[in-house]
Amino acid sequence: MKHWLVKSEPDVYGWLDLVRDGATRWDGVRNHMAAGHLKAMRAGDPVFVYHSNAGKAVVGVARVTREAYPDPTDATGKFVAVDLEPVAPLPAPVALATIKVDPRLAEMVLVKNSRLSVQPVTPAEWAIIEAMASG
DNA sequence: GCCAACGTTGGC
DNA sequence: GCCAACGTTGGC
Repeated sequence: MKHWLVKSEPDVYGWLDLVRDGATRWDGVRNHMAAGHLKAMRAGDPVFVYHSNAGKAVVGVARVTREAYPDPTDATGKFVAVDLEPVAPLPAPVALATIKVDPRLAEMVLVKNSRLSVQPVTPAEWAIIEAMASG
């Protein structure tokens, strides 16, 4: 089982929207590296939901419910989408600023390649962030 | 609002 | 196939 992180702008589609909807199609990804990560997702994989721009924090955990399939919003047929459902909000959001100052998280993709919208998260990184969220 | 980083596009 | 120009993302 692999761990992941997806980014979204809370003003556009945030954690609360996912909770309200109960499930969503994660589409619109138009970056090949990010698309590669979407294709590597397996049903049941846990996914951190990160709020970019307004927010800048990891706010919740979701789960992959449907593996990669052609993104209906992509006319070229090159890109894929997955389906996600919310699992639980983090007990407390973990801010990007908090992540950046922790030397154990210096290698996180979120820190090193902040523009990548779908990222792998190592088991160690996942555990550290969950611990931070629990205080 | 600015701008650095990055990916993509298009001329050659 | 290279690379300059451009657009977009996202932190600050």
